[in-house]
Amino acid sequence: MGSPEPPNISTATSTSSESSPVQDSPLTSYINNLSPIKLVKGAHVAQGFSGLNSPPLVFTSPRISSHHETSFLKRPQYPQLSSAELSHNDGRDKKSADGPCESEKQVTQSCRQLITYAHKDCDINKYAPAQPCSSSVCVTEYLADHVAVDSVSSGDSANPSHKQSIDVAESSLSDLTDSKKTIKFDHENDMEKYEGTEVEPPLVMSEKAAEDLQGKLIDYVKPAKNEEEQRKGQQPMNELLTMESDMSVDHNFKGQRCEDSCTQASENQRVIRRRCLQFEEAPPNFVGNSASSLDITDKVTNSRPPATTVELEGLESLDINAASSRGETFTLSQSRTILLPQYRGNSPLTAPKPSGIGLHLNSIVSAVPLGHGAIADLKPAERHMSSAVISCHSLENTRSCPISFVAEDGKDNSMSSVAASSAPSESPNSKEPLNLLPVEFHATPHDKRKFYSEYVESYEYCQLSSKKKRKKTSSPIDNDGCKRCNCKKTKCLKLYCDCFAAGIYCAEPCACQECYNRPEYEDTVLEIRQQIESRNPLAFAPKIVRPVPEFNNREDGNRATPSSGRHKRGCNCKKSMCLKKYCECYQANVGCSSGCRCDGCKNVYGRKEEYVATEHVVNKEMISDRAGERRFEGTLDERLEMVATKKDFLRPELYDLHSLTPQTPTFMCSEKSSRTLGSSDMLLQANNELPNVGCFDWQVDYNMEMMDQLSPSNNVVANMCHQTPVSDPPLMTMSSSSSSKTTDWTNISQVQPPPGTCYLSSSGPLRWRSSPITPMARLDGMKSVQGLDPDGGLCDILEDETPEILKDSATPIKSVKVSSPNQKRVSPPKSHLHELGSNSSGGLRSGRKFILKAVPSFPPLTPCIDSKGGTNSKANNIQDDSSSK
DNA sequence: GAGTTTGAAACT
DNA sequence: CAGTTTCAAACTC
Repeated sequence: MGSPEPPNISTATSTSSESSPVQDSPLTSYINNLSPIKLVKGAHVAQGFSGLNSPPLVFTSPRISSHHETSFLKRPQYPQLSSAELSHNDGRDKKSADGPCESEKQVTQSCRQLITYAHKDCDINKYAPAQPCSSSVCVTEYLADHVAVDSVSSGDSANPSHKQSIDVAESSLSDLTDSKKTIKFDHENDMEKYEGTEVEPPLVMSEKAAEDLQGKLIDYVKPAKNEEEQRKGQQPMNELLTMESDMSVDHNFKGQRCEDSCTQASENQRVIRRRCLQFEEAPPNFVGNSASSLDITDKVTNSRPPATTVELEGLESLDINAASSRGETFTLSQSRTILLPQYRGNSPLTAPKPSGIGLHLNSIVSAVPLGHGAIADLKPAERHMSSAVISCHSLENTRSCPISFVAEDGKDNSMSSVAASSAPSESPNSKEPLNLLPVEFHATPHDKRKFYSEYVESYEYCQLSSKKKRKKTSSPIDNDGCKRCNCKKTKCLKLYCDCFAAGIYCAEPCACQECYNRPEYEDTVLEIRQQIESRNPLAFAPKIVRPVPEFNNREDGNRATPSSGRHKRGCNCKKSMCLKKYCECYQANVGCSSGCRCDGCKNVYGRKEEYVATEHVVNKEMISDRAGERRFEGTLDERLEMVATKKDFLRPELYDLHSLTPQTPTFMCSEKSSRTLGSSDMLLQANNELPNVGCFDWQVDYNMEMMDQLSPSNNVVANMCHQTPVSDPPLMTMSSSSSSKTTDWTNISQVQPPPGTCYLSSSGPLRWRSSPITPMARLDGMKSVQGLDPDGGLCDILEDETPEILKDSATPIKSVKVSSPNQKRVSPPKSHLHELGSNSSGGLRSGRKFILKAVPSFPPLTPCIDSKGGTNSKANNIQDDSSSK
């Protein structure tokens, strides 16, 4: 392996040059430059994220190739933001770091002032190209922005700037002149000064916004405010400067003064980009508006996730800006659902959910729960920490984390509330914790390295002064929850490396040797990553579909819910009996599934046999019924009650969740007890089907996200679903205990969001790939069709998906089908059937009726499947392997 | 801390 | 696709 790497490295360098061109390309420069302006506002909001951004994420994993393009777009932005954040972080955390940063900031600020004022007098033309944006659209945006600014403050301004950047790329100079005029008019009232220059208006806006923001921010966090202000000055200025430089416009004014800042800015951008490796390569092309918009979104999300949510909306729709007030909640929801996917780069369009980090988290995630205890256990503040860590280190990509932060930073608690349960409390805390988090350090140091190698290094390594110390501390998992690697031969460029596999850069804690998994070698990392992905598209996908480690940890530390999570590919343990961390399933706190090839599985979280059996049982339940219900009823009832209490939770979602969750047993139990069964049955069926398929995993993730978005309650529901490990006696005990712990669960559920989101994000690539169609969408459609019953929604969902799959898979297993058409695909059932026979007593009965209904009306769904990737669990596994090979 | 065991990843 | 080798983590002493 080593041999390839060096070449890779060389290639990487070459690639870096290539990538750099992309970055450097006028378009990119424009975009970058433009975005910054808007960022100014965003910066305010975003501060909280600095931590998030800071993480050295390399490649989030936008797994799917299709997304790459989007990812590219995103990247550039992201880097910018990150850079800004970095500067912030540095400034905060360490004065030493501040030295450089502050100097930059000061320079940038001075430059900005120069720009604002000097430009007026001097060359408007300069900016014309630079802020070309000034297309009519831009003007409108500005107007909207002003309004928004007035009402909302900073956030709005940022948006406009983004658009401007975009517009700039697109718009021609001629347009600029016109736009300038229009802009002038808009801003004349306040901006008469700046009339001459296009640039000025935005700058002014930023300033105003900054002021407004400051006023608001003061309420929130003074320090943050300061940082934001600095950012504003820096980023915008930097960008502008870079713009100018690129444009070869008059540097004279700023030039000398700003040159440094400019260079730094460009460097910062690069640095940020590196972080963004996640998304793989920088997008070669930014041509399209959409692309630009995406970029903007990415930038927003990435750099300043917090505020950005609002801004992001704005990006998507100008109107949003005007509606700034509305926003937070709304924005949050959207930002999550929409933005995340986008910036992930997987597929801005397709995947409702980003793949991202979560996937990579696999190792990390798993590690976290075990080592640190489940995130769920953590309290809100802690959650932040954990989530932040995750996000920072590996998951930055994942929107979830950023989102929460956004809420915090953002503006208001409302955001937090909206975002995730975790978010709310976090907002204030998030920043601090983040700073504390080593993760941040990792990220920042990396980024800065290039620019401030000295500073950065000292900074990074200072914290981590002794990599080895941390390295091998007790566990590879850092305090952060991030996993550390100790690679010696692979240079951290193979999947052997947990960091690399997780899509993150190695950090100080890592004890790796000759590590190339660092921002400096971003290109190399990307190349290798691509190579690996070319072999196995899912190589960086989360191994565990749905990480429920939290639950596990929570309860007994032992198994909590085998069903909740599943290892995508399954383990192959021969000697460890899946009772040691050698087993990836066990390590991830998930039970073994039919996909596992383990011998003598005794996985505490769920035995493969049990899993299979449960599947069969579910099927049988559908057919027969009874036994199991009573057992579960108690717990289920309680759970149901809990759910009921949280009516916020949408049933369709629940259903989705159920359907999604591979762990049918849990569903069955809960659902049976509570309600009718139809829906439950439907779900059960879906579940049954799912287990085999890798697809279900995605669905689960998706559901998780849905849950998170919707409300904590959702999480609870999901948890409930996941919790029950039906088959295993211990599981049963778990369930019972869990029922008593309903509150705990709720807490857990709340906690989960962050991690869950991460997961989701991580899984995203897969998800969207297999099933861009989110159950939700389906549900929606179904609902509309069927009507009220969530169950019906489920059925619909099933139908939608299943038709093809069901047909395919279903046919073989008709016998089973009766109970659940879905099973079609599951080969495992065969063996299960036997087991089921024995276990059948436990089978859930309710399912049957519903099933019948569902079945007739609807063809069996194939869980996941969406089309391609989803197909079957087997398919997934095979695909991974085959594809890899 | 060194050495062994283990299973995934990579290779053939 | 199966078998082998390589690798790093997990584990033991």
